[in-house]
Amino acid sequence: MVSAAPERRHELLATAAEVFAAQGYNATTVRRIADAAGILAGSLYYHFDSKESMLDEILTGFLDELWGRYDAVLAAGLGPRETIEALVTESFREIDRHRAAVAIYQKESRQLREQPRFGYLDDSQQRFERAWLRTLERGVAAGVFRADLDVRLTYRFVRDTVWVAASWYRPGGQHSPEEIARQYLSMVLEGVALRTRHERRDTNPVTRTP
Amino acid sequence: MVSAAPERRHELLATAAEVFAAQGYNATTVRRIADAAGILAGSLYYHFDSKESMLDEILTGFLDELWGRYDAVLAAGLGPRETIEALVTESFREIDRHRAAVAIYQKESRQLREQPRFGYLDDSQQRFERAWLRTLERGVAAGVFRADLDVRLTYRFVRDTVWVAASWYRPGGQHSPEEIARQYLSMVLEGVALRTRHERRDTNPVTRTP
DNA sequence: TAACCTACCAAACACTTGTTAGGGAAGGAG
DNA sequence: CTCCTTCCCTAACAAGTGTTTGGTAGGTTA
Repeated sequence: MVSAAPERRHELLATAAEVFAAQGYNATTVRRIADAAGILAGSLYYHFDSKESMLDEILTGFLDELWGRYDAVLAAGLGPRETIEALVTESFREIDRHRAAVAIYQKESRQLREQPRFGYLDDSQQRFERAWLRTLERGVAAGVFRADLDVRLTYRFVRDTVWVAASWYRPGGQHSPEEIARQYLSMVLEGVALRTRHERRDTNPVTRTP
Repeated sequence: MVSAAPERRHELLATAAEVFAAQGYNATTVRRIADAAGILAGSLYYHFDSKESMLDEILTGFLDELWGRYDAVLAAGLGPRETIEALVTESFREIDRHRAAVAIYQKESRQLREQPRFGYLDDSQQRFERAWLRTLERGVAAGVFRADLDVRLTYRFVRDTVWVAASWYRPGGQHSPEEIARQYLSMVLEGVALRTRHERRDTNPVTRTP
């Protein structure tokens, strides 16, 4: 294993992520990854010291980038509705960029979480939950979101609707990430039922808690 | 392997489903299943002829029951909105009853679909998609659902939001399946954004295509 | 030229995997 | 009692698993 020459590492990680996402982590053999990369299984161990560390590197790379964008949104001081819109849009952009990593995270994180090595998945999920819950509660208090819904249920609802998209989304499809985000947000916020009369909606909260 | 005495089979399938759901199918060893059942690995092969056939039986059992309920709903001649509501409610009831099987289906069906043995997963998914798409289009034509949304995107949206609930739902929690279905439907249909003024909504479509 | 580094191969290692074969204990049926 | 069925155990098998070790072709540096 070597630390320099990060380009080849990156290539191999990309193909590994692709195979992991398609077959599942446990069902993927290192020989299968090596095949996809055009080398032999043992050669992978020149670059990485275990199959698990490949997975680790894929997930941390994804989460680091995601949190970079999330933190920027959360620090921007937007209103609740705008924060949700920005978070969802960033999420779909992340699915567009790191589809394989997102699919792996979606599929394996629940089991990996129990291993100490992947404890950061738990931390990330809790930060994630706090950020969303706080935003939703802020929106309820400001009168932007409905108060008659279980906030935690709403959180899971919004979170899941966003991330499961990684299971069917294919980059280069007919809809851009931004367009998908727009339609998803429209469904989540306004609902799929038709309004009897089109209604004005102000983006500024009616009341504001300081 | 024996065909009679279906009670023990059923017990073993239930524990197998639980382990499959928790660890993933490929990551689950037959020894792990046997441990959970309190017997040894080889003894499982008195009841079943392979690990794969256990999975098969779990999934077909789940799908058969699900389609029994779905067909009843689809044959009831309900309006589009009521059909969606009934389908979603039945889905959450199914998650309540067969949580493990649903979780397995959710996690493994995409990979299993490619094997000929599990081709029925494809058929089921296509029936599923047709039923939902038809109902949504019927609703759009009747003026019950919004016409400005991509119907296929809406379908995936509704489908995913329902079934991913299997990944966090635990029977005996504080919300009943019906209550979760009610809140989910409220979010999907009306949206999480607050209406500026509460609006009357008639359950009967404004216009009706015969 | 000589020494060195990078990226790989070839071959094996210890271990786990799903599965099978043969046997045996318990209990009901005749 | 004997026979038979049910349900499980013991012990092993072959194939596949992640990983290691030693070697080597080709380029770069001195």
